[in-house]
Amino acid sequence: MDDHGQVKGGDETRERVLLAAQKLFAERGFESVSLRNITTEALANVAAVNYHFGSKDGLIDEVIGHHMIPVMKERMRLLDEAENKYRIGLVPVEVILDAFMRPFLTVIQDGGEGRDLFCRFMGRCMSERGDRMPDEVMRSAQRVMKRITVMLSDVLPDVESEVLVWRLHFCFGAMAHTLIHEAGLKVLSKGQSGDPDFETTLQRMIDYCKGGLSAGGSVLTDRSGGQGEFLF
Amino acid sequence: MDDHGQVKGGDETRERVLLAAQKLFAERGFESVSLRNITTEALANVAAVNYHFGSKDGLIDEVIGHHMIPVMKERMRLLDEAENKYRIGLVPVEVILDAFMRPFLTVIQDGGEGRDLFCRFMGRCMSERGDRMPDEVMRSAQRVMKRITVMLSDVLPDVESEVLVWRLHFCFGAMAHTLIHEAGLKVLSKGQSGDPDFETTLQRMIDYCKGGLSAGGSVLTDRSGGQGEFLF
DNA sequence: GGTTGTTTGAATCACTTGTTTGATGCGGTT
DNA sequence: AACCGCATCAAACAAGTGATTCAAACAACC
Repeated sequence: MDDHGQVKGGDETRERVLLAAQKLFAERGFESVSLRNITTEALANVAAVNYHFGSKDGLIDEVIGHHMIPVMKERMRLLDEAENKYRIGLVPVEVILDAFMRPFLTVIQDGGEGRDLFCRFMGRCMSERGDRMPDEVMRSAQRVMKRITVMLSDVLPDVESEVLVWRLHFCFGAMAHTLIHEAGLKVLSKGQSGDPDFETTLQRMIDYCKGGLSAGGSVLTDRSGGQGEFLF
Repeated sequence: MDDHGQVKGGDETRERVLLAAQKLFAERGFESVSLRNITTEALANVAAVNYHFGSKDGLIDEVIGHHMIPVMKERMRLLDEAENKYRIGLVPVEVILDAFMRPFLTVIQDGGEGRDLFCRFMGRCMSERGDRMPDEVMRSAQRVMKRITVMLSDVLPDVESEVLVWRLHFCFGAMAHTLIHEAGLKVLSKGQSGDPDFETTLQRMIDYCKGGLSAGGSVLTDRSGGQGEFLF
């Protein structure tokens, strides 16, 4: 599963286009990147996109699925791991959040720039493509979210379920925004000794989201269901 | 100030274009809306945009400034009010957050759909135009952010300053994401008795952000300055 | 009246968008 | 050899992009 050593020599072009698309989408968003931008970056012909992916939307779906599905699987795996470890009691909030966010760092094996682009791409997916994702991604995202919502409402019984859904939504916003603009932020908060690395940022985000999720809020309006229905 | 009864009869077109642009930008983002989309919606000619605003970017700047500057002023006013009220002690976190977020609801006098669009537009500004805003907006935003950062670090002395900057950034993300997708969210969390109104959502966001800002985090790496340098 | 400066409108500019075409080269099979 | 399926390419497609032109309409002033 290492993406080299094709059988029929041919479609390495496909991979180059996929990679270039991911990079440009991450940097400038889905709408702002043209097929010519992509194929130029990939040293390929414009027609290659429509040949391999049918359309620009087909390409977008492919790129999203290619990166999103492993993330969802890894989330599920980490949630399994957590529930195994804490079989006796409840899984702590920070562990659930970690299972949700860490895959951004671990699914991509490349460190440095590759991971940077990957994170920004994930942020773009969440904020620009939260709806209209490919079906398979939609389904697995649905499963993950349902599970996380249940686990969270177990450890946070004092938080009303509708409030919890909103707070989870706030977490998404914080995440998406950070993933997209982290590179820019790191430049701004230039400590002399070094920028915070991914692990530090992840930890800060988990701390923040944990605090927000379990805040001693007071707003109780009407109660209703609706858990695990939004996905990104 | 009611948008009718112009002096020189002429530039009501300008206002119509401005309004249509705001609406479409709010709904679909800055990049995805063309001048023709706007002028069609505004029942105006394409040339009107370049005549009144010089270019598409000029129009975008105008729309942003037109809505953003009053928000900044109102934020400043509310911060003044808060510092007057709490002259003896420190201004509580939730009051600072309220001063930051409430202008989204109060600056626009129209309730209902107008406010809805206004909020989404603000979200777009934060997430798609955080950089490259018009100069005047940039400056007043800088002042607001510097002030809020100082006030927050006063009430939250236990939170290291660099951590605080990151947490404030997380708050922005949560806000921006919510402003853009609130309409969609309200549909999802459909309680039988009624959707949460703006005031409820605002309160939930403040609760969440307060919890996140004042979380008992533990990550302390290197310390450095950099407060009040990012703006949206 | 005539002249001014401002605002509209249809037409057009050069350019980019996503998509399609038809020709070309290639390796593998019969 | 001829044939096939597949991948690539330059070229063109129609539609849409932001921007510009120039004539007409307009109000206001001398």
